[in-house]
Amino acid sequence: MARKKRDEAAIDAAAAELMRYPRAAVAVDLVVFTIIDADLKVLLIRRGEPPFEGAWALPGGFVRVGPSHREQGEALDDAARRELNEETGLPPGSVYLEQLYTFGESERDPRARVISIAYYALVRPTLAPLVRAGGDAQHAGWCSISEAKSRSLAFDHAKILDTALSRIRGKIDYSNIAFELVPDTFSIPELRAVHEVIKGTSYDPGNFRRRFKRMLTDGIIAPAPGKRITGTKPAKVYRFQGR
Amino acid sequence: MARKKRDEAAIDAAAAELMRYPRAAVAVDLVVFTIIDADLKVLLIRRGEPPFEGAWALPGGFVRVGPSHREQGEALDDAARRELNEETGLPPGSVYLEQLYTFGESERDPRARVISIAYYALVRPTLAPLVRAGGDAQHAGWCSISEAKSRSLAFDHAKILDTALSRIRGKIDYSNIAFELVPDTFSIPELRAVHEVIKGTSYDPGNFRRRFKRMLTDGIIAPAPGKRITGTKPAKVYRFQGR
DNA sequence: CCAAAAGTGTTAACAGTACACCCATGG
DNA sequence: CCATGGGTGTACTGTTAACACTTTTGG
Repeated sequence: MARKKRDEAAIDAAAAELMRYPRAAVAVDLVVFTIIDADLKVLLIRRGEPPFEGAWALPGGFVRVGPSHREQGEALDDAARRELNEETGLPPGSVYLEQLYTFGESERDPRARVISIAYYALVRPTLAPLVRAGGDAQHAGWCSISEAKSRSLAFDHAKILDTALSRIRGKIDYSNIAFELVPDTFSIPELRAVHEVIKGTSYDPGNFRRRFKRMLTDGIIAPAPGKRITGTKPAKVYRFQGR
Repeated sequence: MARKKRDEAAIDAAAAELMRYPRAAVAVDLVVFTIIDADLKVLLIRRGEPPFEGAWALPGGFVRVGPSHREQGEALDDAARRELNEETGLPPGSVYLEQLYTFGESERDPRARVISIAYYALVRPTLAPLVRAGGDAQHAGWCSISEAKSRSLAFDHAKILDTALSRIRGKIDYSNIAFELVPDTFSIPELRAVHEVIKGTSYDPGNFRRRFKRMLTDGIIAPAPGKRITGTKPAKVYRFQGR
C-alpha cells in the first residue's frame, strides 16, 4: 500500500536524522541483597580494569543495543535479568528483581556518557551460598552494608546503594518483599529477623506475630509442614501464598 | 605525574573501546498534572511529524548528550527541567518535578532504540492558565484523564501515564505532594478536593479536616491571612510550611 | 530445674469512621 | 429564612504498643 510505504520512508528518514545526534551508552547496575548471619549483605565485585581499577563496585553491565532501528536489542528488564544471572549464576525467576531509579548525571563515568538504570534484587538466604559471583570468589562476594559503605565504591555506586536501601526500608512496611528474603517455608521469628535487620530496629515478638497472623486469615500465608528447631521451643513454619 | 598520565591514557583507550558498541538515544518524557475545574488534567501535545504524526503524546525530548567523554552533556534532571520549561513556559522552580520510571523496551520507538526516563510534574492550578504549551494552543493543552485515555497516545505513553497515575495515587497518602496542587494559600476543603480528584473517592469533610488539623499542631501547615469566599460560609486559609 | 525463645492475653492510647449538629454566608 | 457548605462534637471500632504471662524445648 502506498500509504504504508510512505510512512516507512518517513520513519527511515527520521531514523537517519536521529542518528546524527550523539547517543549515550546504557547500563544496568544491580543492588543484590541477601541476609547472611542475621546481617544484610550486598553483592560487590572488584573491578579488574580502569576506571576505578581495584575498587569495589556494584555488578552490572551494558544493555545490548541493536545496530539499527529495525533491530533494537534487548529490553531493560531482560538486560537486568541477564546480568543478574551472569553475575550470580542463579536461575532466573528464583530472584526478586525490580527497577530502582535511573542515574544519569554527566561525568558519572569518565569513559563516556553512561545512563545507568539501577535495579535491586532480593536473594533468599538459601540461595546465597550458591552464588559464585562471576565465577571468581576472590573478586566478588557478599559484603555487609557497613563494610560496603566504608569501602569507597566506584562511580556513583554509593549513592545507588543508598537509594536501594531507602527503597527496601520504605517498601518492607507495606509490601511483601520480606518474603523474598526468607526460605520458602519460614517461621514468624525468622520473618521478624528480616524486618529487624532491614529497618535496624527491634520489634516486640508478640505484636509482630499478631501482625502476621492476620495474613494467615487473609490467606496471604498458609501453614506449612515441619517445624523450625532453634535450641528452644520449636517454631511453626509457614509458606507465602502470594506471588 | 606519570601515574596520572597513564590513567588518562587507559581511560581514553577504554572510552574508544566503548564507542565501538551501539548506543541508544536517551529521552525524557513528562507527565505534567494540574487540576482545573475540580478535574485532574494532564498536558498533551499533538505530534507534528512521524512517527505517530497527528497523534497526542506526552511532552518530552532528547537529552543533550555531549560529543565526547570529556564533554558529556546535561544531567537527566536538568534535561527534564529544561523540557518542562520549554513546553510550558513556566519558571523552573515553581513546579514540583520527580523522576518516575524508565521505559526502555525495544521497538517502543520505531525510529531508533530510545530509552525514556519519565518524570512527573505537579503544576499549581494558579499557574496552569499561564501555560502556553509550546507556544501553540492548538497543538497542546490540558486534557482530562479520561479523555487522554480514550485518545490512543503515541509510543508507550498510555503506559507511562498509567504509571504516573499510580504513583501519585499511592504517594498522596503518605507524602506532601497534594500541597503542590493547590495555590500557595489554601483552605482545607480545597485540599480535600485535590485528594478526592486524585483518589477518585470522596472523604468525610469532618474527618478530613481533623486529619489535616493535626498538621497544624505539627507545624507542617500554618494559618495564613485572608479567607476563601465560596458562596457560603467563608473558609480559613493555610500555608504549607514544608519544602 | 533453668534459661531462652515461642506463643498467648490484657490493657490503654490512638487513629479512622460514621453521622448528628451548629455556624456563617449569599440569595 | 433557607439552602449550602464550613466547621465542631461524639460515639464506635479497629489498630498499635507495652508488657505480663504461659509453653516448650535443650542443657
